[in-house]
Amino acid sequence: MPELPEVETIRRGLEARLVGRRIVDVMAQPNRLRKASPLPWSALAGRKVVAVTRHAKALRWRLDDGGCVSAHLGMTGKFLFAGPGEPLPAHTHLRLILEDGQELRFIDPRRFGWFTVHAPGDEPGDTDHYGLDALDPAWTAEMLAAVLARSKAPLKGFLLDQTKIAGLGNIYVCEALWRAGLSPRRLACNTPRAAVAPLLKHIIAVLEDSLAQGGTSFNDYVNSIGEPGKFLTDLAVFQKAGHPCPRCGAEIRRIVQSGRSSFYCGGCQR
DNA sequence: ATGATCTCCTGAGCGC
DNA sequence: TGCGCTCAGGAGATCA
Repeated sequence: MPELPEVETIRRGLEARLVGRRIVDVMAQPNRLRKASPLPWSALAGRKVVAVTRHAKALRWRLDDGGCVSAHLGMTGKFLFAGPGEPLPAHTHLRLILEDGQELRFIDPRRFGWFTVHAPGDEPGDTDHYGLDALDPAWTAEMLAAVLARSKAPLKGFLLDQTKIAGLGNIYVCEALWRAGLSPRRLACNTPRAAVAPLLKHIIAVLEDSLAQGGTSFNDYVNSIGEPGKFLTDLAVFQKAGHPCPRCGAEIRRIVQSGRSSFYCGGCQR
């Protein structure tokens, strides 16, 4: 389940290995992903990717003709570089053949991801509703306090809401709330003002810690050259129900909030 | 307008 | 062994 650190790791891999190289051929299955692409994937043939940017969990490729690609990995999406003749994994939707015969594959078993190709001037609006990226240096405690004050949702749902703060998923929301000592059940508007700056600090720290280790590999996440992330051993509460809290020793609990698992310590998260 | 719930989809894990 | 059930979740649609 790629979240911000995993997507940023992939962005860096694409920046290093895709940018500046021409796509000479496109081999695609019929698009069975969630979104239709305005231009067919085959329109990428002959194009060169000149930059790869990220907003929250969404990637944007800039093309040499002024067009772009918008990509989201959903739950199980992967970009993987492969050499010529390497076996094709199941659920490979798209293969972009590069000038040297290497190829970049888009693989997504659950098909929650998207990959759309846009003509010059057709800017995708698919992330327009997102809030500021969680790692955007423009964030201040004052801004976060203001957004929190307007929401009656539990902190868990608030932090998962991409329109409020963009890029967090279930793992990092659980971990950031644990670090901040805040219960996922507390209402956003009831967050003590003095707790807001530490919360923001912990959100940024948990993302940067994970990023430094190449992300978290919980199920099947790997970066664009097939390596897993190493943050897993640093998780304090996520999927640790029944284990003792590393801070206070109380038992980690699992509850369900709006259909999603929340893991937290009932002892030290208030 | 806001928050909660449902839906999409497949693979993994489990019980019988 | 193998079937069928449940669960996981990002984000958009829909409901209250």
